[in-house]
Amino acid sequence: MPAASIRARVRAEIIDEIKAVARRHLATDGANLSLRAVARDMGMVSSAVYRYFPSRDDLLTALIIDAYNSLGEAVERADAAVADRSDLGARWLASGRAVRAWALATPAEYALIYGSPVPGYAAPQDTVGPATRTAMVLVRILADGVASGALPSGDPGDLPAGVHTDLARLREATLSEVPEPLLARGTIAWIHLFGAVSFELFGQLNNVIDARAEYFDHQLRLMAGLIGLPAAAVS
Amino acid sequence: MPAASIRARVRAEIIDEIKAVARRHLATDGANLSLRAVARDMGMVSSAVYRYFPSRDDLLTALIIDAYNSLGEAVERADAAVADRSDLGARWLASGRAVRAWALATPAEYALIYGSPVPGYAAPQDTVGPATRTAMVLVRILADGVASGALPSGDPGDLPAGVHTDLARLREATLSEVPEPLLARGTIAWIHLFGAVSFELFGQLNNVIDARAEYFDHQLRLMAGLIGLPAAAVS
DNA sequence: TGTACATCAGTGAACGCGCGTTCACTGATGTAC
DNA sequence: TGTACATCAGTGAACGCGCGTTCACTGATGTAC
Repeated sequence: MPAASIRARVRAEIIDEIKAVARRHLATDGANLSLRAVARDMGMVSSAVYRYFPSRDDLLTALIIDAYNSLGEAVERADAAVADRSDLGARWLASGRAVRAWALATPAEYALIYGSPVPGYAAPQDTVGPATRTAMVLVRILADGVASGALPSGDPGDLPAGVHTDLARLREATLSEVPEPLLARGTIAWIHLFGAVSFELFGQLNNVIDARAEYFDHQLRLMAGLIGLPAAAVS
Repeated sequence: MPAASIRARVRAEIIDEIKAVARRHLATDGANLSLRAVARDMGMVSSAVYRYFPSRDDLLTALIIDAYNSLGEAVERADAAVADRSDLGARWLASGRAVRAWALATPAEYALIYGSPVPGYAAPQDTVGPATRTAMVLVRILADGVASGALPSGDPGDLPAGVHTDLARLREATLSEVPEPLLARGTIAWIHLFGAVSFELFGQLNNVIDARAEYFDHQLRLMAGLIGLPAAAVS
């Protein structure tokens, strides 16, 4: 058993190393990741990589799943670090900032999961779970606000019928008690959050906005207002 | 003279055809556009393309400039089609819908200009002008609202100092009279607009929102409220 | 109007490089008795 | 504890393909006199 698990542990380490090297390549080559280049950097012959990943796309899939989990964990941690759980504004701000910080720290991985789709690559089903992890943080913030009565549900009359249906499905899928109008505002703030990060990361703010952190925080605060979150103490 | 311009006209037509073929390839290959594949589709030998574009990157640049202009023109046209120029909400709605319609019709070109940056490609200065064309439509909507007194300028105290500086520079660059707090709300609505389109186009709405047009319009209306635009008659 | 020359578009071969994936193989590590 | 066998990681060569770019060339089209 200990012998067997030594082999297994070495194997796991090498898998991790391959992924780490691949992540480095992602930064320069984008999603046209080259198996051969990764193998070269590892001091392996290219065919040896096939002992660990059956194909280039499987390696890419592993990186995508890791990226979703890494972002999800960072955001979960940021939310959890807010001591006063009832301060929903602070939790939203912390979560949003965590998304941006993660994206700035690992731009290639951000582009991999939130940028333009990789041509010829179709994400398999395994990526769906990790992908929702980050969004669940926001859903929990909203759900807590509903439970405590701090968040107004809003007027369902404002919602187009089709959107109402979609959000009802989303509410059930997340097993949450967040009413549709609030869920609508939440998802829209969510979209804005990623829109703002993408705009910055993909260069659309160049020559326009220099005070990026301030501008981003300002947007988070506006979105907090849109959701109906009580204003957070800015820090 | 007419003879000379025949040669020039043929040349211009072939340049157009090369770009058209390249655009088709963009749809399947993304930004790793292959000169040789384009040449093949044109029935040319690959070196012949060099009579028209000095390198692959120059072809890419031409496509990017065309894409910005194509989008800009579509949005300008949509805004101009609103008969009542004082109905700012309708103009915003029309412009926003035009962005989405253009993106859905030509997703590869949208990804080229608003997706993840192409690895190893740095956009030259020529792309800056066309890039601002679309945004100027929104600036004019805001400026018209300021001129007519329909748009509140907002409280400058809300704006972080650095953002205020950036937006003052933007105001001067656009030669407009839009005060910074309003410009802030406008740019943020702008970012949301593209964030919403990217989310939809890049697959982030899959399995969540099916009523895409309704959801998008709903967002545009929320953003109109954020800017302070009078509610548009929904059509 | 006709001729000599210059310009230009397109060819085809080549350079030097990259890629993903397969396959038969060697040699080390682990397992069962 | 020692031996026979099975599993596994990694090798090296090969297949068949792609790419951007250069270069000397042919032949057609345009220009100047």
